[in-house]
Amino acid sequence: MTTDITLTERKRGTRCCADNVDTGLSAEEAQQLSDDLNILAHPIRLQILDILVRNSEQVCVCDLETALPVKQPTISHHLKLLRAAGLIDCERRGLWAYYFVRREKLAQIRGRVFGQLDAWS
Amino acid sequence: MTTDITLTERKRGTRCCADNVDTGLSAEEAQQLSDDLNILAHPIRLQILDILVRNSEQVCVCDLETALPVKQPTISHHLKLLRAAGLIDCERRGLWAYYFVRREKLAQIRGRVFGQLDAWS
DNA sequence: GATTTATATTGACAATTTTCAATATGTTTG
DNA sequence: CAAACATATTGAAAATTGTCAATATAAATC
Repeated sequence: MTTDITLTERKRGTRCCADNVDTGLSAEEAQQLSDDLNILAHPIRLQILDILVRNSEQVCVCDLETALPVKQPTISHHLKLLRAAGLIDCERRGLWAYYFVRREKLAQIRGRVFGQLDAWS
Repeated sequence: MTTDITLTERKRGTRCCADNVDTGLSAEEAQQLSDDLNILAHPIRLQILDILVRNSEQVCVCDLETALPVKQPTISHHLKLLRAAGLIDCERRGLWAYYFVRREKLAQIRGRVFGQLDAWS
């Protein structure tokens, strides 16, 4: 004879399987990863990074202004965010500011992002 | 004798090296990648995905409610965003809604993110 | 030193995102 | 069918983000 199986397979009002859930990612890890993803998660910032990677040491703000569909203060703004995140830095030469990617920082972020996405595969 | 090199190495007022910049990532590609990153770029959504991956087919909303530091409507909201992005789906069993990750979609996003980050390495 | 130029900053506004109380919906049980 | 319950939706408020005109700053040239 068969055991009686209810449709729901679960008692009501029991807060379900509380403490039964396997939680791996801590709030701190989630925050760190979210920060990593957020600094990348904007089309203009992605294009800036891409241009910098492809033109090492040779890119000034007015080059970006030519290549991107936003005004100069907006570019400056995103450059500032990327710089605050440690992803890029710049060197002033004369009137111009030449920006470049800090590859070790990019690699670090890449490592954390890959680490999580790989763990999920 | 040496050629006269100015400090700036660049003519003023020429819009610098316009059209001289190697741009690889199109606006559309940047937007797509930005969407991919954005759906992941929130600590609660990352924790939800992590819990779902670790507890396939077994996670209902009240489990998430127990595991996460936000209220039920907030969880429902993030679940809706993840679902709209195609990253998760759910099945109703009785009173409960059991959520699960759509692995092929996660793999697709992972592929695009890895593709770009690898291209930059 | 006055002018021109490249970039940064400020300040304002608009858009988007995040959160949650309140409430609605739909299901199960008594 | 009424009560209890899990989840979804709505609507409002707060916080954050993105954009740009205007302006400031600093360097180079005349």
